Amino acid sequence: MENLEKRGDVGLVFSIMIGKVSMAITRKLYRDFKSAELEFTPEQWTVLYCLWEKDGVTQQELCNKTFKDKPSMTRLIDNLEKQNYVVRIADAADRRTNMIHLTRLGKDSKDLANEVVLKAMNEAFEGVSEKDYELARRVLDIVFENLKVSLI
Amino acid sequence: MENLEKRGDVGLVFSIMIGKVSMAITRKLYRDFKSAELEFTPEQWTVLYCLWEKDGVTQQELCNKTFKDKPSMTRLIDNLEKQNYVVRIADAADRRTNMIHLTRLGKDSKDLANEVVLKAMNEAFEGVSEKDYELARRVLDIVFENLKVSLI
DNA sequence: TTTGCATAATTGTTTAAGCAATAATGTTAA
DNA sequence: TTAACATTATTGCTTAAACAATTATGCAAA
Repeated sequence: MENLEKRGDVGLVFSIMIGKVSMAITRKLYRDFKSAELEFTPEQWTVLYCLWEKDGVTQQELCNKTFKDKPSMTRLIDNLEKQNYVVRIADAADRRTNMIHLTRLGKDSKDLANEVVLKAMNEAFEGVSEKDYELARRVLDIVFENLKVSLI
Repeated sequence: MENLEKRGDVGLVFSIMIGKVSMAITRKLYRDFKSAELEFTPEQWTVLYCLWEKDGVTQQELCNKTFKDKPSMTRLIDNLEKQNYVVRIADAADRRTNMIHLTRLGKDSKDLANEVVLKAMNEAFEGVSEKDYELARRVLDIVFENLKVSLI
């Protein structure tokens, strides 16, 4: 993107837009989870989503996958534990680490959550062609790669 | 986007990605403002950005433009006022409303802020063609339009 | 005019993110 | 072995968003 200057504040608008889109998706998911009587937030869902792929991991591993920092993860897991979706199990081998495990409730919520999110995404991308969808994804991938260093 | 189901959890990944990209941009701007000795956050900047276009507006008008709710705006303006970028001036005609005005400092920060944001956007979109950039924008526009109702 | 409804802004409470600092444990090299 | 450093997780503090409830003011219809 060599000539961004020429287009003046288009970039500004774009950055606002990404924030707005992200906010709108989060808010929709928040409400849709609630409607479906899933008692977790979209942020907590990103953690559960990782655990559904691979259960019994350290908090650090969840940080790496979700790009959240350690204090954020501590508090997300505090809440997920309070609401009985996960448990912290102290690791015998390395006593600094907790292994995070899904509870029965955590495991059983997977299918309904996927259903809710897929439905939400269908609504969000209504009117977007498959081709455009993939291209937008690739653009965001590049942007994230460019900015990833800022997250460390 | 008719056949999202067929692609399984691609939609999930996309929604996570938008959140990550948005977070990364916010964090980069946060740091870049700090480096440039601009004492406001990216969220506060979105408010200033509106005021640089049109000064002396109600909080409600700023809410509409930024898609933030009233309590959020109240607190953003609390902080902007503390840091001397804006002032609330009671409206004589309608005593329910405050007119928000830029201070000297608020006005003088515009050029530097624009410079910082443009530079950040250039770095973010490094390697993205103009065509792809525009298309990604359009896709996010559609998504936002689809979800806008959720914000009300 | 007064009653009822609408609008602008605020405050309280919860969840969440970022950064800084700390505690506890593990690892490595003198 | 011990001293220095690294890693895992936690707590404290600030900014921010969402939602609910409240206050103050304006407006419109009986």
